[in-house]
Amino acid sequence: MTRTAKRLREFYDALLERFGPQHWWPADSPFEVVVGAVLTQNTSWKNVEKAVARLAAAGALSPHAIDALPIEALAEIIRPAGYYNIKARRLQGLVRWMIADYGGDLERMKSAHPATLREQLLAVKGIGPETADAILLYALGVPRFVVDAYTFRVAARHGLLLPPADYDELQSLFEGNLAPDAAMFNEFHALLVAVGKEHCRKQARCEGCPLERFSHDPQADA
DNA sequence: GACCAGGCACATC
DNA sequence: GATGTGCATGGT
Repeated sequence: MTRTAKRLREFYDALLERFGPQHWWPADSPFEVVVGAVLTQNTSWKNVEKAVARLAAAGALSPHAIDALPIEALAEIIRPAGYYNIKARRLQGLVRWMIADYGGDLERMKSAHPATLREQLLAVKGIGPETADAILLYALGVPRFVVDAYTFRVAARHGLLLPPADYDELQSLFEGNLAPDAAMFNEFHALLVAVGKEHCRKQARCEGCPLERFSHDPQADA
């Protein structure tokens, strides 16, 4: 086991002990996860929940229902999630791809080759690396490690990487040093967000942070 | 009233 | 290739 792999394991164990299981994406259906992945772009999950509830109330929590909605109506429904005009277009673009290539069937998507699926997702307007990986991991159970702003911040703050690092670099750091376990990737990412929110805030020092004792100078690994 | 939140595309240099 | 900006609601 490499030194990085060992440190990642220490991080994970420390975070799990401190915060417990996070139960992320407690959605009623995988499609709800897909919708949430788009709606949560740069947006708090609370607002996303409101928007998803409004979609459900409108009977629009399916690919074909979203496809059929006029774009203005869709935007109005998802309004609480913010950026509603652009997200309405992104959401409809995504479901139209799902329908065109997979009949709008997530089970069929699951049987596709993950790397192909990721490329196809990235080709949809409004689906970037994080949203694509969130869909792959949380909706389809593919072991892709989701990287977000918190992941960057926590990783930099605690010496996992030498900034600047890009998305693929940080993702490789996790995927290359952890067993490809979707449930664990899911939990680990949620735990990184938890510690990011509570301790590793933008300006503040990580006071009482459970990762403090594992922090070190990344130069030492170089 | 500023700042932040589970990003991404596009313009400009 | 790097850097800046628009997109928008709702909670602190």
